[in-house]
Formats: sequence, C-alpha cells, structure tokens
Amino acid sequence: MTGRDKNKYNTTTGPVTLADIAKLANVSPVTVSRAINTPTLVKPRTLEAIERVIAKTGYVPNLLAGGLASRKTRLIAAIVPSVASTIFAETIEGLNAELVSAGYQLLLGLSGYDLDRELELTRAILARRPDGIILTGITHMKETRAMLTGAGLPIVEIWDSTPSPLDTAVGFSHAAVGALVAQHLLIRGYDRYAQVGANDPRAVQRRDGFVNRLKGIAEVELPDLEMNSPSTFQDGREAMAQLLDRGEGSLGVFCSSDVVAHGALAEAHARGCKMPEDLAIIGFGDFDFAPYTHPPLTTVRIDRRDIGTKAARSILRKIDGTERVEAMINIDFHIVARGTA
Amino acid sequence: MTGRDKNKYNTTTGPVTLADIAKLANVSPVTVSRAINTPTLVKPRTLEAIERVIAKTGYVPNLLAGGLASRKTRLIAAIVPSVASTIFAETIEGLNAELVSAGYQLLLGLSGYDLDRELELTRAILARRPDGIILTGITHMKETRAMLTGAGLPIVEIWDSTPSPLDTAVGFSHAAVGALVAQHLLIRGYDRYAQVGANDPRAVQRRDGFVNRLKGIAEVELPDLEMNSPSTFQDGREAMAQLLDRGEGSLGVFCSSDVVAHGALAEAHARGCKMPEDLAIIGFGDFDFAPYTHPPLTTVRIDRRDIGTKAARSILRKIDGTERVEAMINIDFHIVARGTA
DNA sequence: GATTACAATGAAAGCGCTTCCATTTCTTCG
DNA sequence: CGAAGAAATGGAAGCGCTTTCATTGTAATC
Repeated sequence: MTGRDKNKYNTTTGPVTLADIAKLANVSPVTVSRAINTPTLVKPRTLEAIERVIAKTGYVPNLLAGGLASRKTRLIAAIVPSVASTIFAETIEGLNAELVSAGYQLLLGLSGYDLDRELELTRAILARRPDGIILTGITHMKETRAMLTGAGLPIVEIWDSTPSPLDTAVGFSHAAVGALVAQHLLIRGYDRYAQVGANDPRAVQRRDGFVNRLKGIAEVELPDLEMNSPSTFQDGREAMAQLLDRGEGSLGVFCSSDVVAHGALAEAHARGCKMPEDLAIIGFGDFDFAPYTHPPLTTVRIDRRDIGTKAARSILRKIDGTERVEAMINIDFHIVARGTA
Repeated sequence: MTGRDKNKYNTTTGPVTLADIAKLANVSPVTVSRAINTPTLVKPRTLEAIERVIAKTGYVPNLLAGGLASRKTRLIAAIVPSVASTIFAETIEGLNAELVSAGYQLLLGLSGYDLDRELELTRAILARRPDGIILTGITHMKETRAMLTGAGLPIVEIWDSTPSPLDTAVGFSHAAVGALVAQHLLIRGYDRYAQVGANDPRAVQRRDGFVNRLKGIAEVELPDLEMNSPSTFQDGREAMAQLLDRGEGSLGVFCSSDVVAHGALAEAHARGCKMPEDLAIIGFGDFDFAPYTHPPLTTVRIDRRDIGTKAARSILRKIDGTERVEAMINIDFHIVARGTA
C-alpha cells in the first residue's frame, strides 16, 4: 500500500474522458468525437456547447485510444545518427516545421551511426505505429529492411541517393560530391591529393567518388588514423599533421566534414602553410563557422534544412495517397569557394 | 473504391497481433503478454515456444494498445526551443541516451522560443500520454502550467534554476552567470562595459545578473539592435561595430552566446583591436569552435549534456516513485579563460 | 401535405493490449 | 501419499476512442 502511495503522480484515475464530456454536454460520445475531429458535421449550437464543456473541464483527448481505434497516429518517426552534429540538426528542424504545420508530431530516434541500434530503434518505433518513418542513409541491416517493408507504411530515406530506395529517397550522390571536389582541385593542380574522413557509409562514398575521379591521374593519400563518425576537430588536426610530415609538394585535401576540415586548417595555419597555393582544404557541409575560419573554408554546400522539408512533404503526400511520389528526390549541392581552395 | 485503392500502404489490416501469436503458440493471450513483459513469470519451455513464434511471424507489439490498457507509454516528451543551436542539441543527446537505456522513447517538441507554441505543443504532447515531460526554462504561460499540473505526471524544467519549480528543475542561475562574468571583467578592469544578447528569458537573466553586479560601478552599454533568439554571428558583428563606433576606451563585453561572441570577435579582429587589453569578449556556452577562434574565445562553460542526463534520471526516478527527487538540481558552470578576456 | 433528400445524432462493436482474479499444475514436505 | 503452498496459466473485463450502420429531425420539392 504505502509502497504505491509514495508515488504522487496520478496514474490510476485518468482525468476527463470523451464520455464525461458527452454526459456533461448531453450528447452521445460519437458527437463529441465528431466535434473534435470533423466539426463541420456537427450543428453549430451543439458544437458550441461541447466546446464549452471541453474548455471548462480541460479535457485533453487520448490519442492512444484514438490511434488504436482509427489506426492513425499522426506520428512520424525519424532516425538520424545524431543531433549534436549540426549536419542533421537542421534537417530535423525542417522536418519538424513541416510536420507540425500538418498536424503531425515527430518521434525522434538517434542511432549514433550504428546499424544495430538502428534496428532496435526501428522495432521500438514501429511498435508505436507511426504513420510514416524517415531513416538516414540507404544502408540498413536486412532485418531492418524486412521489418520496415513488412510494416506497410510510407518510408523516406534521406541524405543519400539510390536508384532503388525502400520506398522514396531524398538526397544526393555522395560519390558525385567526391568527384566534384576532385575536379575542383584538379583544375588548380596539386602535387599530392589526400582525403581525410570518417568511416560512415556516406563519407566513404564521398571518398570513393573522390578517388575514382583521380584514378590514373594521382594516387589519393589517406592518413593512417582510425576515425569514427562523427569525426572531430582533433581528428582533422592529427590527420593533417601526418600528411604534412609525410611528404613534400603542394597538397589538395578533401575532408569529410567541415569540423574535420577546421581541425586540418588549424594545423596548417599553425605551421604557416600558404593556402590555397601550397595547401588546399575542402570541407563538407558549409557549417556556420566555415566563412569565419582563417582563411575562410572552401566547402561543399547542401541545403540541410531542405532535405528535412522535402522528406516531410514526401511522407505527407504518401500518407495522403492521392498523388504519386517519385522514388528519388534529388537535392542540389555545390562548392562554395572561399579561401582554402 | 479506386480512390482508396491508390494508397498502397497497408493501413486497414494491421499485421500479426498478440492473439495470433497466442493461437500459434497454443497458449492464451495473457501468457504471450507475460512472455513479452515479464518473462520470468513464464515457464522456460513455454517462453521459448512463444519466442519462436514471435520471431517467425515478425510480430511487433502494438504499444498504443499496450499503453491504453496499462496507462504507461514508456514515452518521455521534451520541449526545447531548437535543436539546431548546439546548446540544446547536446542536452537532447544526453537525455536520449539515458532514456533509451531505460527502455523509454523520446518525443521531441521544438518551441522556437515561443511560449504560445510551447502551449500548443504541450497540449499535443499530453494527448499522447507520456510518462513524463521535460520543458526548457521556467517561464511558461499560465494555461501551460495548469494543463501540466493537471495532467499529474512528472515534470522536469531544464536550463534554469528556481526555488519553485513546477515539479523539479535541473539547471543553474543565469543571473549568477552574469554576475560571475562581470566579476571576471572587473578584476581586469575596463573603461566601458557592455552586453550583447538576445531576448529569451534566460539571456535576459544573464544580462540582469551582469548589470546588477556592475551597479554603482559602471553603466552597462547595450547596442541598439533588435536581437531575437537564437541570435546569430551577424548580430554579434553588428553589435560590436556599434559599440566600437560609439565610444572610446577599453571595453569589456559579455555576449549571450558563443555564436554572438564569435561575430563580435570577427568584427574586432577585422578592426585590429588588441585583445584582451583593449577589448574583452566573453561568450556563453563553450561551443566546439570556441578554442579555435582568433584569439581563442573566453566563455562560460556548462555541461550541456549533463543537463540532459540529470533530467532523464530525475524523470525516471519520479516515475519509479520509490525515492524522493529534489526540487532543484544544480548544474555547475565556470569561466574558461582563453584569449579574449 | 406527402415525399424525398439531406443533415444531425446515436447504438453497438471493436481496435490490441493489460489487469485482476480464478483456476490448474507442479513441488515440497510431514 | 495427501495436504499445502508456490508456480504457471487462463477468462473476462475494460482502457478511451473511432467506425459503421441505423435512426431521427429538418428542409426542400412538387
């Protein structure tokens, strides 16, 4: 007895229910439900009376019950690797803004770049029966894919491109980004080329695109360093130190994110490298600080927020179901040339 | 008919249910429920059989139904102003990590520093019957407070301190931060003192603390600039330009965030100000880039992640209900003296 | 003024699970 | 070996809503 009494939170007697409102307003529960969900079907006088009762009692509908009955939760789940790295935070903001204005709620899952965790999250999320789900990347465990397709809900994969998405994808080709950066450096011409980056699937694709574009022209050097996503300022600094110690000649470096690039930049700056003549650094992401490094960072810009917005719109259109949604929605990217390349 | 058929997502016939599993495993639904939630109450042989069926069918329990029946959703909601500003992103990460490891899910709401939106979010969130809710700050509309206390669930307010929280608060005194910064600048001694900051309640408190500490010693100058939260690099830059144009003598400036400070710094740097002799700048937040500005930024450090962790733990302990949770949990802060003050 | 059409409301069933209480099955021990 | 207690299982009710279908009220039509 006392054991339970210690808990001061009222979990046993839920507050006002729809039935209570019905009784107080002298109508049936169905009418109250309609007053809330489809007010146009209710006579103005009745509606007003019901609304008065709702306001007076402070009634808050139970969406669990509603969702169970209607099989619609107005919940959209999104799984991203992290929210602390600026890169996904803005996507989330865009996503959320769009969803909220359509009357949906965002359920957030953070996978930490870990596919096993993504699987667990997917299971936990599906148990809440969201009306749609958004995943980061196109690399998933096969159990995840199976669970997802079996659930029969709209799926949007973001931040990558693929000819064969699970359902729809909103993103861009990371290989193409790598190639573009290589191209940009090639035009300027360097003695050596290097890539510094983390090991998540998208960073790896960017590296591959970079390496492929340079194939037959130059060998791409990679620092001997274990870099896990999300890569850090310190990673960049150490990598750059290695590269600089390792050889001679002018050097063009592609970093897997602006954070890493910033670290690389700091090391180069400390050693008095001349940029972009002796050393070029290109980052990825165009983070807030990029215009303000010394020298200002050249980087690849993607409209991160737009990915979120478009993903939300796709999901909503899929839920609506009246118009077809393309399998692949492409997002633009381009190089912002500043002081480092 | 066709109108509905266009929608390819299976929303009508939910997949496997607990009853299906029960039938396939030759047990009653109750036993399946126990196998999932309290497996120790089920005989190992039976358990194994049930688990086999679950694996084979890919059954995913419906937490809406479960939550409705048990009045426990294993859902914790958090409302923060934004997730794009680093400041709250890490709190979210800490929160999420702690919640996930306790088997809870995070439901995220973004208020955009808007109390009306906070109210709407609260309503929408409460409709999902979370087991607890976390809010940012201690300033809420009275309707929000009423709804919250009426809901009878554990509440944690974060990122601020107060003697009278709604339930429990995890944070620190922003006024004390302001006073500490003033103190730090006073010791070094400047001719003029200024504050540059946004208008959200916490930034205002920091300013007030700063102003009060300097009362009778110096007048605190404020740039004539409308700055809405979240304040930007550009805001800081303009504010600093104003301050520098406006008067003579050495100047000590307290900025409401590192982002603003960074902008102020850039302007000062461009004008060749000598720091920290002629100009001191102190930021707030100790963002990632703070050690790498030129000169490195002096700022106030708060363990942002820790706020999330502690908030999560408080909520969980409240839900558990066996141990009392303090009304106010204080978070440390201190000045990290680098190159700008 | 009777007929038809539509607007407004209600009754009953059920969404998929958990809870409470009852029943059955297995141990243990005098 | 039978009683008593514990372990394992099941039946029934119900969480708070929405859905479908039926009914009543009201207005439009000739």
